[in-house]
Amino acid sequence: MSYPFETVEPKWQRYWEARRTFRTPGPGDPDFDPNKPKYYVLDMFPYPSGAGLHVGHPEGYTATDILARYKRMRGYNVLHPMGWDAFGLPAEQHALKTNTHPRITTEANIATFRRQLKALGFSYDWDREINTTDPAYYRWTQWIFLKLYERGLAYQAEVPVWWCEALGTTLANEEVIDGKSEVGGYPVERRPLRQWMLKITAYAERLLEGLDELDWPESTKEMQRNWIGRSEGADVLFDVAGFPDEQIRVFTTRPDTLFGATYLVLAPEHPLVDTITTDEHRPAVERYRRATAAKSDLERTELQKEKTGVFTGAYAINPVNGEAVPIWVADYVLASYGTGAIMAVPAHDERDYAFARAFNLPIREVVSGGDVSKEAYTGDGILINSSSEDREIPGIAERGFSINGLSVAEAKRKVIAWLEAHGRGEGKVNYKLRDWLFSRQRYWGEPFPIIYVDGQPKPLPEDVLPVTLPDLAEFKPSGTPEGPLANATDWLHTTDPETGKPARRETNTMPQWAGSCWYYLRFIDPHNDERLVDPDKERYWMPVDLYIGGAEHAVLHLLYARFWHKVLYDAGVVATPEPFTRLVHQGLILGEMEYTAYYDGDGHPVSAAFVKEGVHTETGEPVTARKVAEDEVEKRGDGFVLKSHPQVLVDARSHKMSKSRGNVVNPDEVVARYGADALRLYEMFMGPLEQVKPWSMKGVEGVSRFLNRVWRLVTDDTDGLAAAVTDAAPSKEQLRTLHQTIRKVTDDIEGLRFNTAIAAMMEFVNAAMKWEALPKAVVEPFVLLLSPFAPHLAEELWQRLGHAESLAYEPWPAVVEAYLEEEELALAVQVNGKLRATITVPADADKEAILARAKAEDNVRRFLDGKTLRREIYVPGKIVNFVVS
RNA sequence: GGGGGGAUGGCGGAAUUGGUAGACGCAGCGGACUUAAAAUCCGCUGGUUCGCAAGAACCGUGCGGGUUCGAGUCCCGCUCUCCCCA
Repeated sequence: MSYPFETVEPKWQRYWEARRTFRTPGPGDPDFDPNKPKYYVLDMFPYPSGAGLHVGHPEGYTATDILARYKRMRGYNVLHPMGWDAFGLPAEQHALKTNTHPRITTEANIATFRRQLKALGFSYDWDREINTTDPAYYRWTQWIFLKLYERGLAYQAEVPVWWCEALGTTLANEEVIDGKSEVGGYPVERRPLRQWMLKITAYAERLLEGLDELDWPESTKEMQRNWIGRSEGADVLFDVAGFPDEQIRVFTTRPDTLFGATYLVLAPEHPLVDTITTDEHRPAVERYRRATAAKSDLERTELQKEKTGVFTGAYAINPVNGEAVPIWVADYVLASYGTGAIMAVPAHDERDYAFARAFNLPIREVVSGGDVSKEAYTGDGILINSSSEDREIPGIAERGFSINGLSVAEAKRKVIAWLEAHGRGEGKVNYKLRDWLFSRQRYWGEPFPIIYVDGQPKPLPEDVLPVTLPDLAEFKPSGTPEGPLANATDWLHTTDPETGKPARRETNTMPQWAGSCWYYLRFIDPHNDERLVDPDKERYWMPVDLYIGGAEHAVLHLLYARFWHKVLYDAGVVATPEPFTRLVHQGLILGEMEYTAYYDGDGHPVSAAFVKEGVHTETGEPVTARKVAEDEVEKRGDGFVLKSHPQVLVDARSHKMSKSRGNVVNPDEVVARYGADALRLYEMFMGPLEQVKPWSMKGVEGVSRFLNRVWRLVTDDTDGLAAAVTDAAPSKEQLRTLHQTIRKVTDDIEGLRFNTAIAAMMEFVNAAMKWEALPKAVVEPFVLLLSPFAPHLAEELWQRLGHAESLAYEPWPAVVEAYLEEEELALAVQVNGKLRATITVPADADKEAILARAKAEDNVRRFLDGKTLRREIYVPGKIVNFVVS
């Protein structure tokens, strides 16, 4: 008889729900116990897509659920909530196609997700469920925006967006593919639009420093550091020949190379371009600027192999030597980075070098050590060709200066000092991090708490929040760069609550990231309509002790959330400077392993070694891929080959799950076939939590067999217990096995090594199956160990073992060291580091006895006889090694 | 190009500080039960060689070196691969 999950699992889900087993009292609740330690374990809440839950979701969710259940049993107050990040583009795109209100789509999707999550038996406190699209929630998102605005951290700027004339709407980056709209393939262009920006750059330094204390994956911290992109250098001011009122400010990380600057480059959007371009060059510059407008930043900088640019006809004056250098316009310089202008030092910068070569501009070596006739030299060295001490620099200094002979670091310091002394620049720290573009021309997002009175933006007072979304009859674009909210005439035109003047509402909405920036705070106090979060509750529960979610959020979500948290910290709303103490990313789950063979046009098999991107690497002919069954291939050397054509390699790998590939595993089907406990257990048994790993339905069967064995171990065919389960006293061996398991499972849960914890429980069951009697004193602790992993099965067994209450708050089994002691010890015996025998000795045997026993072993003596014994090594409890010659 | 992972049987993986490589599971093979199948239970299962057998030897953690009594683990140099950034 096997574990009847189809009746047991719903039974316990109903039980937990009816008894509110996982309701978590907090400060202020009558049944709250402030003497218990707290543990806040958080999942990245999902976007409820129409596709329903993916097997990737329960991976992290099971891990956190195991921790939550374990910590409860260890006597912690555990906060373990779930909610919905429900604003976003897909629901709006669906609305455009079907004219269904996004709220309806969203509610239906949430209902599916909630049903699916509940069917997996997660111990969430569902009383704390939140939804970012609920006005009672986004009221506080708007409130935080007002705090940002008050603190000067929200401002408006002209920023280019993708505008599609044919669709009459702006598009998000992901809606633009190869310079065309994803929908319809219409042309798009970059067009400046007035938008809200958040000044995250003001927090760049603190966001960088804060990383050091966090228990996060080093790779994620490094990504955030790179994203912030701190660089030290200098701002340098160049005069423009013939324009005494104009100066060009450039940022450089290499002020030491200033004498090697042979031209300047302005971004095409730079405001000075119009002013300084000569009439002769104006038509070419205008043409160039129009061409640039169609390109994304990525195309301008990364994808572009050929450097492009045009000369303006104007010259700048290098402040350190008075030289006139030509000013060019080129799109490899971005208006948004630094000052939108650079000094080009082709001898010591790769991109400048490529540009100078393409346009035949001079290359002047100023740092020795490389060969600048071949390539740019970016390494350290001694400064050369860098002196103006023999002459006057008109308008700047009577005498120039020299940095010849200095190292790069010394030269940097001296140049910065000179620039500062002569008012031509200063040392500066620059960040790659840009301010956060915080508005979208969309309907399904948080409205801004902003109105325009006499054309000027004005924040609404807190007491009129939330500004709710109007109901629209249809979700068509407005036909202008404004979003669909511009169509909601009744909503759009309002009055200023302070002055009674007519006002117009902001038609932008906030981006999807907004709601997820602070949701972990709302879980602490989800129904508070006076405050975002009660300070006592916040101080008790924060920070989040463990946060598990995908690595795809390593930068944006986690950086934005940290930014808001620091702002709220400064505003006195929260008491901790960082929100997430410990962060773990679950690894991607790939589809089942697939074998793919390739065939040419004539149907002959082609070895995978000759196939790249669907094309034969030698003939250039396209090949067709065909899936082959596992029994048609075999391992040969490093790869797999077709059994029928052993010289033909096939691709053997798992692919990311995708609809188009048809390898998506639906958790509902797994639950229907094997039960929720089996799904949970399998997802944890696959391998280390953080690792990428392929799905295997056979593996699910394996863990399901294990659960069935546990079931048969404890129960009989009726609704009672197996005959072997008794009240008898356990044997020494049984206690040792149990306590070894307790120790292993406890340590492994603490270290998030769920795969090896499960292996240990499997070993326990393998041993227990052989025992004639199974004392309750042994089986009950085991059921408790299993309960965080397979809670439904464990609750059912616990009940059958005679307990009236849920095991959710039973104390976690404790290891008794005395039970772990072995009477005998197995030792490996090596001769010259090679294993020759294993011996069994009494646990209390001394070194001499052990060495004598080891030498007595036949197979050891064979290797010692006739040799000189040089050394005897004994590592207690582990190994004996005789070194002979 | 830069940064960060990773590479262990047919497959997923284990080996917590340098100490018996391959735990646990899958797949495979053999057996028991069964009219039969499924389920279940028992046994074997890295490779090669020797041996009737018990057993033994050699090789083996991507490749090449090194340190050490002893290296999957530490050091140096490579190859391949995944992720992120550019």
